Amino acid sequence: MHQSTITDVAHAANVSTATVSRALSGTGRVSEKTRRKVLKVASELGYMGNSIARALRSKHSGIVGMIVPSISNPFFTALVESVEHELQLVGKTLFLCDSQGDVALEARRLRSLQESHVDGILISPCHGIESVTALNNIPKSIPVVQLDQFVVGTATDWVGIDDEKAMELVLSHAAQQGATSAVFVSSASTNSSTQARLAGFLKHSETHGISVEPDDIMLGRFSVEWGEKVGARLLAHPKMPDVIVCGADIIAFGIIRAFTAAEVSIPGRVMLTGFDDVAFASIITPSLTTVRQPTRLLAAEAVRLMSQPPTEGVKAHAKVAFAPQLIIRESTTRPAGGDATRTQEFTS
Amino acid sequence: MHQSTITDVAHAANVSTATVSRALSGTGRVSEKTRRKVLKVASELGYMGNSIARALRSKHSGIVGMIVPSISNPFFTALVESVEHELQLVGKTLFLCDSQGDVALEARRLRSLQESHVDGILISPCHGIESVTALNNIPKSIPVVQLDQFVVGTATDWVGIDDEKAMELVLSHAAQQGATSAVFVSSASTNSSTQARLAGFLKHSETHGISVEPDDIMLGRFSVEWGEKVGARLLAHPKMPDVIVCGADIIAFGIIRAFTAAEVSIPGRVMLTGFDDVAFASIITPSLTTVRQPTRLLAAEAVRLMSQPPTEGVKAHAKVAFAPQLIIRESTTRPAGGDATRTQEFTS
DNA sequence: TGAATGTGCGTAATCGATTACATTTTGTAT
DNA sequence: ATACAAAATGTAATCGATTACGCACATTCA
Repeated sequence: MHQSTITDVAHAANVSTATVSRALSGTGRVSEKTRRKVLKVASELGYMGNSIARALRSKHSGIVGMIVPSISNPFFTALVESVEHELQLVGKTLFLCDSQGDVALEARRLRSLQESHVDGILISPCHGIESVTALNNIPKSIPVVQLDQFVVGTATDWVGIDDEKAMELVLSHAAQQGATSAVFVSSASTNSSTQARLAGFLKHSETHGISVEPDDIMLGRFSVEWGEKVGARLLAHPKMPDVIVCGADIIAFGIIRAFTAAEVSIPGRVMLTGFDDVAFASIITPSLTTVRQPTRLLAAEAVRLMSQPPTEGVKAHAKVAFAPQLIIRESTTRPAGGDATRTQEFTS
Repeated sequence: MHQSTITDVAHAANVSTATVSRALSGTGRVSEKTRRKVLKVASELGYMGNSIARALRSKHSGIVGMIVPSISNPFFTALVESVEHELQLVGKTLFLCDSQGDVALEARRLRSLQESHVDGILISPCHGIESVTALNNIPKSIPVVQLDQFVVGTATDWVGIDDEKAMELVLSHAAQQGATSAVFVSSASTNSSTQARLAGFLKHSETHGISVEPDDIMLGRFSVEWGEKVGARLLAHPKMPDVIVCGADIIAFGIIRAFTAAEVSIPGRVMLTGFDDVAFASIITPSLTTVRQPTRLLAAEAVRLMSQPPTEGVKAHAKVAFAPQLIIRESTTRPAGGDATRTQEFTS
């Protein structure tokens, strides 16, 4: 009682396998009568294609691989959902891989995607430098788009946001709220997002006359735990900055947790900003001022780039940066009384 | 400059493809000398297997499909991570699918997994009743394990937690904290988890002398939005219960958001409990008393069951329920002064 | 020395589809 | 009715691996 194959259908319908294939896939010429017969027989036999065999012969699997550093970071979850939605529109399937922020695992995932002959790869590389080897090992025959993160020294398309502009929005808002000193908390600077955001932070804090000490750049990991650790460190420190600028919402969550436990008020004692605008940013107390990434747009563009026919010879690789959006919430606004959930939005 | 195949390697090494296959896979007999030569040539050519061809011939892909209702529900994200970890230990790869809580999409995913000839399927069915057809359509040749959710009328293994016991823990704790009235908020009762939790809620609220009105069962969806809606409804209601028992943390988050906006104190005015113990439950203010699901254990057991050799003939299907654990936090404990982050744990 | 046993390796079938090419059937124009 | 084009279908090669089978050769033991 095995799964029936195209041969079984061909026998039962008294035609050749070629005709069955044509009838089922809609390619090639088949008479209406035969088509109906084949369809009927196929459904009677409960025929269900074998995508492995199809992929082997036809050279494309209809599957797109996506590698992200951490599926439990809600920013990536949202990105994945957007990508999945876009892929559905073009009839492709998503194969999601978590590299757990580990370059070696990332390389293994990449290799396995190549062995699976996926039709394309979307990747948020986990390391701005060490990921370069794995990325450059991918044959040019398979389209690759880097998403969010970017690795220098690679020749692929990239889609992300304008991190410097984002920091300009954050710091100009902070300055407006009266900040004159700031600290920056993010992942290790081996991460391209952190690099760009840090550069923007330094540039625009200067522009707005906000002081930053060398010790005020605290780089660790994109995790709640790192935020909590930094929070504890800041609490132990004699002088508190006016604003804590984070490279990711989940880091800011850790800081909120530490400060709430110590009953230090945000934004009363210090203002706080995040990055990504994940769902919880609006739920947490205080609700978090943050930079929203347009995941829908990022995903749509990445899928579009990936679906483009590979150009011959040398290719100019697209670098598409979308405009970020500042979402102002409680963590940077003194409670002026009234509705605590009101949100102002500000587009660059 | 195409990817080199096993034939290329065979030519270059002056042996047959059979020998190359044996040398690379380590199966069959090959002399040490030949093996070394093949390995050398293969690496020189940058040979990289074709898992599609391998899967077609050998009948197993090394891939396990997993279908969850929503990848953005952090409970499922955690479950997925645990499963991925377990699969890695047995050398299998995870193919993750999101059914978006949609039975039709779930059925499509299931079908596509079958066409891909995955080695096994792990599924949290999105609908306690309507998912039955899709599940029963899976040929018995492919091992299926239901995780967390369960569909009546299906013949597969199941791994989850003891929901009734969980509700006993919640209500006994609530009673201890002085609750005499309660409401229950969860997804539609077409969901098996909700059904079991509701049954446990009704049974144990009675046991502990906690009153429940018919209107006090509020079933909608597993989402923050639903929680927020219920929160608004409760706020508009004349009389507030002593405790709000939620079937999922994310619902409780919505309620917290609504109550925080209205400046109604939790647990001052009303106590609140969640379910799942997602990461954010300990970060939110007030931190959330909830039931922890042992995702590691669930995942390990599910993978174990799925890897078992299919038994001949009629099979007794395993139903494994793990013990839940009550995590007591601020949302059910009056601030007795002192450390707000202290967490008591209580195992059944 | 000859039989028995084991090792190393090659030949070719096979998995289930797609598809180039050949062949038959049908339709149309003369 | 004949010829020729177009449409429908069949034959068989093919994708890239795995693997059953068999042959040649080496080793061992009586």
